Parts: sequence; C-alpha cells; structure tokens
Amino acid sequence: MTRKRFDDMGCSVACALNEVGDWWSLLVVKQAMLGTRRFVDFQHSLGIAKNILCNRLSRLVDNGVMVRVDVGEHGKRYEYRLTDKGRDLFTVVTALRQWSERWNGEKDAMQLVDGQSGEPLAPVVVNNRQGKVLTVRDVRFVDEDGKPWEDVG
Amino acid sequence: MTRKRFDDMGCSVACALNEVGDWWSLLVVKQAMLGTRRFVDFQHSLGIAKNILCNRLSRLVDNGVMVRVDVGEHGKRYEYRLTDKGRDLFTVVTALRQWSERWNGEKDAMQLVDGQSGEPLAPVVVNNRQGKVLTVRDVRFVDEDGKPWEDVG
DNA sequence: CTTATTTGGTTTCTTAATGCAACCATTCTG
DNA sequence: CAGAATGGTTGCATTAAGAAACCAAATAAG
Repeated sequence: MTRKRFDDMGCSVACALNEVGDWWSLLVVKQAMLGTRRFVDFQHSLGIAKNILCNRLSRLVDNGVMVRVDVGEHGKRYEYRLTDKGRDLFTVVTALRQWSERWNGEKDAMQLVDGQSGEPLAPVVVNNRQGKVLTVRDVRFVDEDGKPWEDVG
Repeated sequence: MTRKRFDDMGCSVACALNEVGDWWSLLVVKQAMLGTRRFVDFQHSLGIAKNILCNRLSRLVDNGVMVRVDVGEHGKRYEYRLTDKGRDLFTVVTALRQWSERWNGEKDAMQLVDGQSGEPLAPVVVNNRQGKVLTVRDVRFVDEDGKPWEDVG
C-alpha cells in the first residue's frame, strides 16, 4: 500500500512530479537558487524538520538535481549544490512564483530582477517556434504519429 | 502536529505550492488541460483513488483553480473545468513537462504541438524585458528597497 | 587538555496523508 | 422494475511528515 508511483504513467509531467512533486523538494531547490548550500541554512530558512530535510536532500541528490560536496577543509562540512539539471528548474520555479504573484497577490518580500538592469523579469510564457505566445487553447496534444490524442478516460 | 503551512512563509513559491504542491493536484490540472472534465474520467485516466480525487478537486475548486459546473440535463452530472487561474498554470505544467523530457528522456507518448502549425513548441525560458534569455545566474534577489536579499539562514 | 559548540545526521513517537475496498444515493438504461 | 453509471462517503491499513531527543565527529574556547 505504498504511495502511487508517477514515473511509469507514460507522462513526463507525472515523471517530473515523481522527483520534485512533494511539498518540500521545489522549496529546497528554490532556496538553493537563492544561494543556500548548507544543511543548517536550509533548515533554518525553510523551517523544515531535520529528518525531512535529510530525506529530501538525499532524494534530490539521488535524482541528480543536487550534489553533495565535501568541503573538506575542516572535517564534517558538506555543501549541497544544484546540478545543471537542478538549475534548469529555474523556469519552473519562476513560472510558479509569477503565477502565485499574479493570482494570490504580492505576498513575497523578495523580488526577482535582472542582474544587469535591476528591472523585473518578463512574464514566463509558452511560445511557438515563431515566438508567438500560446495558451492552452492554442495547442494540440498528439501521439507519436501526429494523430489527435485520445483521452482514454 | 499538523502539516506545515506554506502560505505564511512570505514566499510566493511556497504559497503556490500550498495550493498545487501535493503529489496529485498538478496532474489533475494537466489532465484538465487535456480536456478531461468528468469525475470518472479523471479517476480512470490518472488511476487515482476516488476519495483522494474528491479531496483534490474540492481543494482546487476552493482555491479557484477549477470550477464545478452542474451540467443539469439529466440529474447528477457535474463537470470540473479550469478557471482562468487554472489555465494560467499552463506555463508551469509545460515547463515541468519540458524539463522532464530534457533530463529524463522522452517517456511520454503524448506530444504537445502548436495547434496551427503542428510543430513542437519552443522551450519555455525566462526572459528579461528586452527578451534576453536569463539563467538563475543572471538574476538577483532583492527586497522591496532594491537591496540584495539576505539569506537569513 | 578539557569543555562547549557546531554540523549533519538518526531514532522515536505522534499525527496527517495516501491507497484500497466497500458502501450509498440518485439518475439513467433496458 | 432490475441493473448500471455517476459522484460521492466511510473504514481500515500503510506510508509520510513534524517535533523533539539523542549522537558522533570535528572545531573553537578557555
């Protein structure tokens, strides 16, 4: 009676959620994007229980989202850093942040700005190859052969 | 000893995850984007337990992501449809889908294409206002006054 | 050298979430 | 009327989450 697995549903979204779909994982990744690297810093900034943080970090490392680096200098010091795969979640985290700000109001004291200009970022959007913005109504879901996707109900 | 709440952490990402951050919610939203509207269709296509689906749909409705519509014709028939807020998650879901395909391989029989041209979509990216693509290394986190964000550890 | 203290955990216990199956009321279908 | 479909609810077993205590290694303080 274990938790449902999402990595064998033949859906890439489900597969992604299998790795970062729990309550904490994306927050750990977001915090890492803010520069946090040490166990205790994650713990304090997120207010997460130590055993849960331990479990989440292990899973993120197992899934290649983060790496555990022994910063050997004086013994038992580790850093948890994002991998390329982890940094690539920047789009997801930013889209989520913007969605929340758009619909739940500006509840975040922190702003995300362009490092060069200091200006706010552009909204994250879905584009076609010509750069036209697409909504969910402008796309089709097709199978390998290009046939319309059947909702198997 | 209730579950940690994420909506009072002063973080918009946390706030978003409070609404759609569990294992199932985003999958329900994704399925709705595929056109699924009926309770049983969600149940069968996702393989989710009925009580969990019931709970997730209620929560999505409570949070304004979906609406429950009584399609009155013949009695007890409802449809669950995305609201504008729900449809706006398209960016998040698409970014997540692309991330998974990029790093976990093409495990999805379903393709997402431009409805007009039938071509694959462009990768979802974060842009600054001039349209330049930004990575997490190209942005700064600042407070309301524009001062660098202090990681409060 | 001895005694904290920091770091990064593990263990234990309680509560919450998840999954499965059974049940139920209403409404169509035969 | 009998049976099936829809949209649930309830009960029970298992797993995950949260709080706090404990722990080992190394470092810093005195």
